[in-house]
Order: sequence, then C-alpha cells, then structure tokens
Amino acid sequence: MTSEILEKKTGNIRAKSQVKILTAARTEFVLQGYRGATVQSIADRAELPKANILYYFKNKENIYHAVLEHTLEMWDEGIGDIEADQGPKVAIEKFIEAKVRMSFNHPESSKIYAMEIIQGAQHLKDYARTYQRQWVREKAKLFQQWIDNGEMANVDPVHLIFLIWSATQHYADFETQILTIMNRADFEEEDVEQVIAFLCDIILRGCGLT
Amino acid sequence: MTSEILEKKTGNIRAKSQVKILTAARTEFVLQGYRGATVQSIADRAELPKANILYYFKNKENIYHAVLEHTLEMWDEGIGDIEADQGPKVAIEKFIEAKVRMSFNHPESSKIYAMEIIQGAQHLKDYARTYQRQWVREKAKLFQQWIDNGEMANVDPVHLIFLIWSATQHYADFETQILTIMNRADFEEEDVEQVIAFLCDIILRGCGLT
DNA sequence: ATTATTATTAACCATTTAGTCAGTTAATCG
DNA sequence: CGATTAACTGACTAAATGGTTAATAATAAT
Repeated sequence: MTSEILEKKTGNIRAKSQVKILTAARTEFVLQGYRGATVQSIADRAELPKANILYYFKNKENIYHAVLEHTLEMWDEGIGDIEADQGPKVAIEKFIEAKVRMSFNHPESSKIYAMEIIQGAQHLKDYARTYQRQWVREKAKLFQQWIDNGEMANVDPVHLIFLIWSATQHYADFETQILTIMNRADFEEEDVEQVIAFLCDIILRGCGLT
Repeated sequence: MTSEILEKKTGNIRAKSQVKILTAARTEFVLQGYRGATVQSIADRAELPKANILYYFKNKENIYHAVLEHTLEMWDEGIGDIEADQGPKVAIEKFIEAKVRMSFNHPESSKIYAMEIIQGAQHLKDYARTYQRQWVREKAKLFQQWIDNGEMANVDPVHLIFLIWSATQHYADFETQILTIMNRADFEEEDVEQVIAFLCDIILRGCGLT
C-alpha cells in the first residue's frame, strides 16, 4: 500500500462519518428547525451514538454551520454564470434552468437556506450577504446594458432577478404545498422540464424576448 | 352601564391579553421557529408572566395554532376574489396587488406560513390543504377558459398561480435578503407600488396581455 | 355587601437537552 | 510487534423548558 492510499483511508472514516452526519442533520434541520433538531435526533437518523456526533462536530451550532456552508457552496457551483456575450435570452434561460434543477435536485438545501433567511439570517456570515449583493449588482448591470441596447424590455433588473429567484426556489421550498395542490405524491422527471419550459416561456415573453 | 358594555369589558381583558400574547408569539415564532420560541420568551416579549400566558392558552401548541389560524383568516380576507367577468388582465392585476400588499403589510404572517409549509405543514389541518387545492383548481379553470377564448397566451394556469404566489410572497419571506441586496434598512411606501407595477408589467406581458 | 367568577402569579416539578468525560476499542505506523 | 493516534461510546451533569398547582387579587353579579 502506498502512503497515498493509507492517507485516503484515514481521512475516509472521518469523511464518511461527517457526510452521514451532515445528511442526517440537513433532514432534521428542515423537518424540525434549528432548535427542534436535537443532537440526539440527528444521531438517531445517522444511526450513530450521540457522543459520536459530538466527537466529529464540537457542538450543534457547528453542525448547522457546516450544513449551511455546504448549501452556499452548492449554490455557487450550481448557478451557471451569466455572461455578457451570450445575450439576455440565453442568459435568462440558463439561469432559470440551473435554479429549477437545483430546486428539484436539492430541495432540502433550498429549504434550509430559506428558513435561515426568513428567520433573519442570524447565522449567515456577513461575507455571504455581501457576496450576494455583489452578485446581484453585477448581474443587474448586465441586464441594464441589454436594456439600454434595446435587446430586451425595460424591466427593473434587480426585481427581475428576485422574480426568477423566487419562482424557481418556490418548487423546492413549497414542495409540500405544490404536491398537495397538484394532488401528487412526488415530482417526476417531466415535471422539472415542464417547469423550466413554463418559466422560460412566460418570463422571456415578459422581458420582450420572443 | 348596560349589560352590553359590561359584557364588552369582561371580554376586553381576555381579548386584549390574547392579542398581546399572539402578537408577541408571532414575532417569536418567526425569529426562533416553533421549538425555538419558548413560552418564557413569548411572555417576556408580551411583558407578562409565563403563567399568565398559560392561563389564556393551555399550552404552546395552542398558541401556535391560534397564530396560524389568524394567518389563514387574513389570507382569506386579503385575497381579492378573482371573478370570471372581469377578464384576465384585471384578475391578474388585482391578485398581484392584493398579495404584494399583504406581503409588505404582514410579513410576519407570511413568514410563519412559509416556515410551516417548508417544514412539511405538520401543524396544518387537512381542511386547510384541501381548501387551497380547491381554490387553485377553481381559479385555474377560469384562466383556462380565458386561454380557450384566446383572451390570453397559452400558459399553464396552475403554474401561473404558483408564479404569482411565489413572486409576491418573496418580498415578505425574503425581506432580509432583499433589504440587504438593495442596501436598505426598511421598505418604503413607494417600494410597494414599484413592486406591484413591476410584477404586473412583466407577468401581464408574459401572459400576452399587453 | 357578599358571593361567584375571572385574572394573576410565584413556586414547583418532571422531562428534555447540549455538552463533558473517562475509559475502551480500532486503526495506523515505525 | 509495540506504540501512537484516531475513533468510539456509556454514563453523567447542569441548565432550560413546558406545564401544574395552589394561593391571592381583581372584577362582576346578585
């Protein structure tokens, strides 16, 4: 055995346990909220003794932070970058598609993030907030240029981003309500495509991009 | 003093205390979640001893139910009814306006409702869910008729309702994030009007109603 | 005024919960 | 192998929490 493989193995136990814990924690935090999720309930779901959880994470807050951090990273990766050269139509399409797919593929992450914001973003670090402000400003500037060039209708770019954000996120956060209303037990593959098509259709037309 | 006034007075203490408690509870439930909001914290916020809270509400769950019930009633009143005879343009405008105003005027109610749904609607009675399904179906049927009559673009009516729902609710639920991004401390009157105008503009155009 | 009802609250209790610790077992390494 | 480090865990504790109770004060009814 090379030392590389050995190294991998040592890290593996730790890594595997942490993934197990974080997965369980994510579910518990969604179902019960931060305070409602107990270290014991996370342990039960992860099928590990409580003390083991606290061996890998100093305390409950650390678990939550790790979950939150992971969510932010995923969002960052998942969101396709809106580029200036692609034009408004492709940009909006890509943005909608990326966000819808994330909503359907990782509803729990979206939910945790939503709850965090709803409760006042008490655990969200300042850099995360600042980062988002920068992101929105930057993208809004792009939209504004397209508007100024007459490439799309004159709609407020910041609110447009809010609109796309909310409409896409909704399918994750309000999963329960949507399934109830649609009288379904679960979403299916085609639902994702249908939502993407619907949102692209109506929002692009709303932006005068047809 | 007539007996009516006396009756009023007896009920007054109860009513006043209950309002005080429910107002405090609403805030606590938003800030800390169901489990995180303690009877003590609600008492502190209401400036009443804890035992007094439990004199008016048997237990914490009852407080929460009362808060939730109040929210549903308000939603029911606040939402202007979409009528068949007004046509799609007015219907959508009215719907958007009603929901945006509710979001800005009662963000806490919206937030509590959102959290409840995100967590799986564990406390929401079946009748509330069924009621909403009925409501959406009914309104979707109206939209479908308008589409069939060629009065608006062929967009999925159910998803259209989801879109309006999410876009409007967003300003309540994600208040924190939106204020951060807009670099503001609070919303102002003109923000409400601007949001209504923006959403009507883009969604109506999206529905081919310009 | 006297009685009855409603409102109020301090003190208390059983349970839950986050976190600690000391001791054990398993993996890794020279 | 022997030693070192990492992984694991049962048992415990202090604090917090939901809820009860019993006793007192205020209000209303007769």
